[in-house]
Amino acid sequence: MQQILNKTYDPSSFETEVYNRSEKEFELQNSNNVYSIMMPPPNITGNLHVGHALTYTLQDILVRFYRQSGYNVLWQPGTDHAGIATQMVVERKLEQEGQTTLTRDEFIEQVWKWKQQSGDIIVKQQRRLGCSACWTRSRFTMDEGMSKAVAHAFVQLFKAGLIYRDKRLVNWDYKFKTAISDLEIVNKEEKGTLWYIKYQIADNDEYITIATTRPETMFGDVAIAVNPNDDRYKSMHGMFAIIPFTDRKIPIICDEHADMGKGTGAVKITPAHDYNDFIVGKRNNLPMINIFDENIHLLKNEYVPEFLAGIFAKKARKIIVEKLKENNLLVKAEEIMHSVPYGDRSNVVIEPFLTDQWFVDAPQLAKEALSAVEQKKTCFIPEKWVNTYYEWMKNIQPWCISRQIIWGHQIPAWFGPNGEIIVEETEEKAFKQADKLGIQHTKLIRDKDVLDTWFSSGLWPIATLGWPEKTEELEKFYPTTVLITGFDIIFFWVARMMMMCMYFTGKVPFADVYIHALVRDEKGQKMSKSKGNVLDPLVLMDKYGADALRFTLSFFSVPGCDLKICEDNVKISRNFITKIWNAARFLQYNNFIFSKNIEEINPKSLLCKWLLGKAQMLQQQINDDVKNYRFDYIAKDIQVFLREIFCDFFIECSKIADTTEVKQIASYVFFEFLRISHPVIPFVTDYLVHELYESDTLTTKDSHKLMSIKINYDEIKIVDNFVNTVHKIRSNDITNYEEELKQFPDELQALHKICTIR
RNA sequence: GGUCGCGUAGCUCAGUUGGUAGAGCACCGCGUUCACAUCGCGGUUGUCACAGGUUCGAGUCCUGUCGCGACCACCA
Repeated sequence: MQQILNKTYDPSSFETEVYNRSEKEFELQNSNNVYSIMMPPPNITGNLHVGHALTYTLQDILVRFYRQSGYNVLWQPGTDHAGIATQMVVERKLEQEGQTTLTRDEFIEQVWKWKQQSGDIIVKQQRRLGCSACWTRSRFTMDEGMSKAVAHAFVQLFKAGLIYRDKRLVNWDYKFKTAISDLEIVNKEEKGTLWYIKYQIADNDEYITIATTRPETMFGDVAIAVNPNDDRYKSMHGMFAIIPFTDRKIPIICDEHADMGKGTGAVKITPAHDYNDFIVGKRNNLPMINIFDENIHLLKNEYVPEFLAGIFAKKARKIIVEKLKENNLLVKAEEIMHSVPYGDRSNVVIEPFLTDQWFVDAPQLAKEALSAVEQKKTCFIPEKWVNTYYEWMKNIQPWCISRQIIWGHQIPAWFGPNGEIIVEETEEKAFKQADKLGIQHTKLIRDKDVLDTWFSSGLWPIATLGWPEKTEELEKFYPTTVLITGFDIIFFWVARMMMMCMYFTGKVPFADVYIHALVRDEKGQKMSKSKGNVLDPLVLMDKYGADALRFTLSFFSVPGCDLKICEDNVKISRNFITKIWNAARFLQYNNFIFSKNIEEINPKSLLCKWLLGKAQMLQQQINDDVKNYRFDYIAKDIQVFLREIFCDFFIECSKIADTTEVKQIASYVFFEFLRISHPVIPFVTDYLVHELYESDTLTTKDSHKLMSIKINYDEIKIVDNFVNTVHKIRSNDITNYEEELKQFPDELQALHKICTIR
């Protein structure tokens, strides 16, 4: 027996129950039509923020739609170990507990322990949002399978010469004492000082003045460069200058790098501490002199004056400037605005630092990844993002993948006593290889470094399907149908997946890449804790229901535009869902016959034919919207149908034309409406269907008849005209409206009261 | 410096081969005889940034200008 629905729509009273009831339906189905999405694995340190809510909602809409349409849907969930981010969190926690002297292995054990305790918080939050992923297949980027895949990939790339070890300048994060990639840097525009410093010319009383923002690097100088066409310095070519506070002489050389318009036109060359100087140094066969240690303290060596040895660079700068002033070597100090690189996690200034690191030959791997997009094997939606992708891929630099941290995939490389490098998937294989090469394997030392988090993320689409084994799943679900993600990780993740997956499989990892925008506040500002404009999806769901949040995010997902959302928007969506709720209550109160299966759908009345026709058109629209990734239209079409067609017109008419046919068709169409809306608002639709139609869930395939009903569009048009006329009569306050209605068939004329309903 | 995007009602934005300017919110008026005040009915609101051009016709296509934003690079 049906329960009468509560007077008010209260999502918190049923959302959990609905989710639990349908969860078993999220697993793989038997069907030859395959649809697959790799869920971007959130960091285990994460909490669901509104950006997550957006990306998961859009993905869930797609997978629910295709699951309903009978596809075998794989939505692959999982979590990311998030190297530095996680290590930071755990370090802080251990520090608070006073545990600071752990060994490497003990620390790793602590991270795993922490992961077990708090790593699935975000997964619970994903469920709260209604994510219908294949949870039983959930993976972690450090689980056994992923670790094997990562080691395998590393070894393969190494053997192909696409991973190599090199001494290069890298971005050095002195807080974490690790190299980081170019992408992990954020540049901040800041006030700075450009110091003009005099270097004395050797064997001469003259001086040459250079300008620098980083005087503390001067002890690593190996030359001063001037432009060959610069008349000011022609007389100095081939002479030597002396670095202040030292007696080291450096040559004055000619190089195009020196820009006559900048500074004094003479520039100090410090190859070990500046990217441009590194290139100039190589070009001119200059030595590289490192003067920093890993903490960016000045080294104690023959290059650094004794009074600065062991001092932190930033502090050394002040001392040097003072000392220059005292010695009358500072010509001037100019205030300038310049951008300074910071570590995105550590928030400390990043220094170019000369170290041995592992690199991926990204320029080589990028070739295939680039041409695949050019050939439209992978399409970006909106299309404008292909330019961003091209731009980056064409200018891609070697990717530094080694990190001097603890938490991550340890690099499968072993060093021999004489600098030999052995790269194998396991220690066992490495030892065997050592024996073969005549190296005493007991003397092998494994590289302590771990891989950049994104190295494993880049393998996510294939590794989760069992690669490097040739599994059935890989055959079936790869390449995946679409990747949904934000533009902020096109480079971090999308590009890396393209490169690595294509290299290992020869196939693109996804046919489409849908790029959504950022969620901002109603003024278009980025949400941040300090501004206090952060929307917490968990709070919103508690207040208005998960459906309301999902509907809002879908509604505002205009392609290529940022979403400007405030709490009121969610409230408005909740109000719309209330409208659905109340429509259901109306049907209930008026003893409508709840059946989703009508034996024969062949109504006689224009009104019913019209409603069926409109429902069919809704289905068609939604099909198109989903195909075109127009999530905004999906929400709008659902809203317009329910409000304007079903409630405002049809239900109002049904109060006048209260026939059995009307009741049958109304309840049938309402069911179809719930089915069609389900991907966006799964909770309320499942609940209503369960309560009213005694059907468990809308999650799985439903062989609906809607699209096979024959519709006479001339008849639809007649009723459309009638609807328009009614609106006209209402707004113009026409009293003798019967005259206006005479053009319509008797059935519609009989509904004349609709013109005066207020 | 390079790339891309945006400027339409007070606000947030739709406007898909060029053909009479739309929605929601806000605002104003009316309405609580039972689906719905978490609401209904109705109304007001625009030199479509500016200037040219193509066209019978431009919010839509082209060129330029101004304003805003994002990303990348450089940063002696």
